[in-house]
Amino acid sequence: MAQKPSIPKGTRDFSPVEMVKRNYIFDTIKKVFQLYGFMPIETPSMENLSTLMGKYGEEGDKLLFKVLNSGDFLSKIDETQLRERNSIKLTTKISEKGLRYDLTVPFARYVVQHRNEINFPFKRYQIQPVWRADRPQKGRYREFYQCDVDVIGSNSLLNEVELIQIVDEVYKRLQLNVIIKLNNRKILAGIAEVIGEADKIIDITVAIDKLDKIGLDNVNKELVDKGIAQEAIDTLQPIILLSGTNQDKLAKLKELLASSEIGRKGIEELEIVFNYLNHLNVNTEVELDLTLARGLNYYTGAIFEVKSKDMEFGSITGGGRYDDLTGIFGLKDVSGVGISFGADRIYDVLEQMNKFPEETEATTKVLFINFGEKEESFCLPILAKLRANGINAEIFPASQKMKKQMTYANNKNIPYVILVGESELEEGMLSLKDMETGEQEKLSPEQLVEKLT
RNA sequence: GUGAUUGUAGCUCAGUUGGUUAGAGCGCUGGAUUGUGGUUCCAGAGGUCGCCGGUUCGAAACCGGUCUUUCACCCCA
Repeated sequence: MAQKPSIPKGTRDFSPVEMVKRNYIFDTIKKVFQLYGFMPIETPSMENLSTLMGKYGEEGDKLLFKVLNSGDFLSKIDETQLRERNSIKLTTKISEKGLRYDLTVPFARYVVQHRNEINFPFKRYQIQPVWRADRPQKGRYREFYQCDVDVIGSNSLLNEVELIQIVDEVYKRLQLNVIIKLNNRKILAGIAEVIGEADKIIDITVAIDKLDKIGLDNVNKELVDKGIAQEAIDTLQPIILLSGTNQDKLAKLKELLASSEIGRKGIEELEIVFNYLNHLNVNTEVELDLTLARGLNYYTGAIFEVKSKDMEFGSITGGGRYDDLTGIFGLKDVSGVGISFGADRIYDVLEQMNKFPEETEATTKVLFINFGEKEESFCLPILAKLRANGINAEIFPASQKMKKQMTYANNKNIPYVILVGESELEEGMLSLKDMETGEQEKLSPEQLVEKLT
């Protein structure tokens, strides 16, 4: 007996209706990327675990899907290790490949491996699925697509600015209201330095990142739990509660972080970015948000996050600058900056906001009803002609009941059908039926092509 | 990884304190209508009640385990 078919937890099938919408997202994002001179690459679904491990923090390592080695891998393990039953230690012996967790680390690997062929600064985009062994929940899947754009091999802050322009343009085209949150890791480092807890920067940023979610009291509680000195927490308060315009915040930060060199550098970088933006026509609001931290610990400069203004949802786009990702793979002093559009979350937002365009160019425009062999051979050349003129057209593959064929057209939302039976065949004409109005007209093959083109 | 939650026809869901043959709507198939779909009417097909085990004379229902769904935490797109 056949088993009940199923797919792994957190994965999904995409049917034609969904794919048409997904492709709309991918296509508009891709077009904007190309507009700014980015070129596509792809990398394998699997990477060696050695390139993946340790790049996403401790948590990230746990969320990596690992692929079992081929062959009789257990026979090579010695008894004592097997008896230990330590999964983590055993993993390195029985698995050396893993599914990619994001597109940035594989990209860094790619850059190092292909450094001699690459024309720097390298602007690439990459749209591929990634996998995380997380528990699925709202807006969170185990397999999802990222749309990455990165510039690598350039320190210029103009790149940060271009990425903001790209975000602005993509969401303008998708007709979504978003806010871009901007921060800088150097400022966060400066803050940690100024309050005397430089080594606890990760704990501090992770905690203040939750400010708008759990509130100030809980953030402070978490800071205490992480072993941050009360004195340090006190000096932190005015900094995380900074408000006002971006200029106001920067001005105050300048005073507060005056003693920190790295902090001053971060402020300077942000100022340059904001200066550029003031001269450009960017409609999306860009807000300096000091509580924006982002978990990925390879970021060293700017950090971005984009949120929908219309609904409460996680971030739908995020990214930042990483000064030394390629260093781990042996290529020093190559800085990069990039962002990633979360296609699946964008889909969920568009769906809920009802912002998908009605018309799609993907569906069939006209269907030939199949009446039999004679009619078929009359229709086939005309069908070919329509296709040659760029009209999406198809013929029902068998002369089944008319009701069946009409229902097929109806369910597929095909706007026109063509009927050629005995009487049309005699006249050398075709009946074109408008499925919306039900109206029908007789046309010559030439008239038909002209009408539908 | 922690804590909840869900699973009955292709889909959305009913199903009483444990009691005979598990239902509805939509969809599907056929017919009313042999060259006209989307509306209407008539008829029909379709179920190991997620899976495994237990309690019971008897389980879709109760208990245990497991998988799956959804949600919160952690973390993140």
